[in-house]
Amino acid sequence: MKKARVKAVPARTRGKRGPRPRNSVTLKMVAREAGVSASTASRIINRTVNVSEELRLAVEAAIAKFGFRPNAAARGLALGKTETIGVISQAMASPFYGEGLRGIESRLLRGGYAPLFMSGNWQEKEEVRCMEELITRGVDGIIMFTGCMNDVALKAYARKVPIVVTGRTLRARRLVSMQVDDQYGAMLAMRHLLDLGHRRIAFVTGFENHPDANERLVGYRNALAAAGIPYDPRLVVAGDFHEEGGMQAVYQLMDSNIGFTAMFCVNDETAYGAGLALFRKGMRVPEDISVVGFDDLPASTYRVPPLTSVRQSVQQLGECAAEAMLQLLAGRRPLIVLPPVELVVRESTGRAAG
Amino acid sequence: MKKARVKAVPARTRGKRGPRPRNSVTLKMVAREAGVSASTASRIINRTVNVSEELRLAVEAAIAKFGFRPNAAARGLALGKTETIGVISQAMASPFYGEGLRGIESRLLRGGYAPLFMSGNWQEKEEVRCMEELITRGVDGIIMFTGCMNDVALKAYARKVPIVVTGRTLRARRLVSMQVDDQYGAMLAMRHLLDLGHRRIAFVTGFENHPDANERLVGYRNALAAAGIPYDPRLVVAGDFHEEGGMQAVYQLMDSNIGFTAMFCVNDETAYGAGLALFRKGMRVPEDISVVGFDDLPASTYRVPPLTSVRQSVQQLGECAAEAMLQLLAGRRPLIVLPPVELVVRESTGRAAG
DNA sequence: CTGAAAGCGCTTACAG
DNA sequence: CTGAAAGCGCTTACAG
Repeated sequence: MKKARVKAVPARTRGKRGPRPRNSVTLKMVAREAGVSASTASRIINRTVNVSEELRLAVEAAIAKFGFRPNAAARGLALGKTETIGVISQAMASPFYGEGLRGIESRLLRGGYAPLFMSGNWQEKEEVRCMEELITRGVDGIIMFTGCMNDVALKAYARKVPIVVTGRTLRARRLVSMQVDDQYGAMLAMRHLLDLGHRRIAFVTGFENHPDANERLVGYRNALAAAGIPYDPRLVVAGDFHEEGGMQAVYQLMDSNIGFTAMFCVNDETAYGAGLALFRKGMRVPEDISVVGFDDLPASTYRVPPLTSVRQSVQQLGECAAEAMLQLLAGRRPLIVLPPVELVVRESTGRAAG
Repeated sequence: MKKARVKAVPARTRGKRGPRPRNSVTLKMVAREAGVSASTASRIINRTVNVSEELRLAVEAAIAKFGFRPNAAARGLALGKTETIGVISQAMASPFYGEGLRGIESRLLRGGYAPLFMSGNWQEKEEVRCMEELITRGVDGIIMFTGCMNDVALKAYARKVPIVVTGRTLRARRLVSMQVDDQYGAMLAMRHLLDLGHRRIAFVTGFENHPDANERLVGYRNALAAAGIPYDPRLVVAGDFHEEGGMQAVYQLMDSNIGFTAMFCVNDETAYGAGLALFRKGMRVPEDISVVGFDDLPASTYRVPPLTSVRQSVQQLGECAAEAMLQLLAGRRPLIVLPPVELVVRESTGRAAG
């Protein structure tokens, strides 16, 4: 009945028909060496069942002898999953994202998954390209480490693959979102400035309509209101989350001759740019103008002068996102609490000059 | 003869025995829809052969209709390659590596490969872990974006998988190395300082025995020699490639009371730290001390004051590394020329005070 | 040009 | 506890 199968004979020593040759050690070879079947070897490797101690030892010896590593593609095909998580960020080169990716990587690896990073470069179209590419590659889930893709599209993708997204709040099946408390962070920054006697405080925002920027602006306004200081829209200028935006903002502020003694920047990078522009204009920080950032990037500690900033541990945010993904994949509804934001006071802020 | 095969009947509508169900669209479904065999559909998709226009259209329509994406694991298994390249760097969060990874990513993606990033965190042991993990995942090649693993180990890995490594020079089969001209870069930096009248120039190095640091030190010494200035070992202090090392170096230099009017730092991050330490000590840059870095990270433009640095486009270095890998995989011996290093003069350097 | 079949290397339901 | 067999979804040598 089984006569057509001559597998026992060294089947592909000379290429029958089949495929191109491989060089790697296979499970079957290991099994043969250990004197067990491939099934058993597989089960031992995956700790999928209890076997007698001697078999386990034999298999382990064979594995060591051949330096066997299970073929990931074959496992992926058989199991229907790749143990790989796609991670979309905006720019790996940015200090902000770099920190976060590091957190994601370390948590994922500990959980037995590997991250597949791609960057969207702040463009919705690119993000879509990343999504498609990652899904095609068969990732088991996707972490979107902030992004500009619209909520609807994101929810649609969540139907194909589990998603965790940071920087926005969104509810959907197989989708978990997490957002740091931007408003509260902004309040902390403003309260600090207010306590130092500042009354004319500028705010440099990010791209318009970016959720983080919006939230921080709300915090800015609320703090002002709480202090009984009228909101002056001329003190709010647009930036771009980067140094360049911070520089331009300062120039615009100084050119339009609105008095101000402090500035709260939507993020640290913006504050760096503002710092340079202030320097060029001959203003001293903090003697003439106090500056506060947001994110507390590692580099902020080494700025001249060191930057006061609202700390949100981007690395921890990354870890939390990865943790959420792991739970999602395990079929649990993730319950993640983000570490609270806090203010780190350094030397870029001082008492109001005026 | 073939009676045991009842494939024509909807084989797995109710789970026979076999595996867990899948939901995705398969090639076979597409083929059936288009009225061709899976073989033909495969060939059309992979442009592996010419087929009649109508069949192509039919298949394309079916693909579009079902939203078919080839299963990456299955392709990988059949083809014996994953179209994924492992990338080992030291720390994604670092601005230096971030830049480079970005270059790698963009070039690889254009070439049809996706990068799988891992970071070694400056530890040989971790790098080995990354290597193992990547090989296990079946990457088609590995780019080591500088690393501390010893040459011998690296060569050994090159026998299992094609490797391109930056930051050192090494010859082996299936291994290509590329190194920027550190000596020349250091010469440029020193010549600039020398031209400004500096005679007492400190050098802050990196980890001891790191190839980049060594090369730059050689450049430093050669430049001194060429200018007829005796080498003073007390002016050379150890750093760690990070801000902290730069700070400590300045403290050490000032405490030991060796006179100096300029410092050349092994990289920009070191220069940032030095800048802060100088600030704390009440020294002005460049009025009292001139500072030059190496790498010209994007952030250097926005330092206060903007940093003079030796520019090596890390992003381009990344692109070159990826390009080399692509050629290696195509079976060609890569011939890559790195963009030359150049000095970017900004405001952290000025005429010697003394 | 096109299809049937074998094979990639693993996992697991089934049957001892 | 263990093995034989089927199946994951694709590619390609072989044979028209």
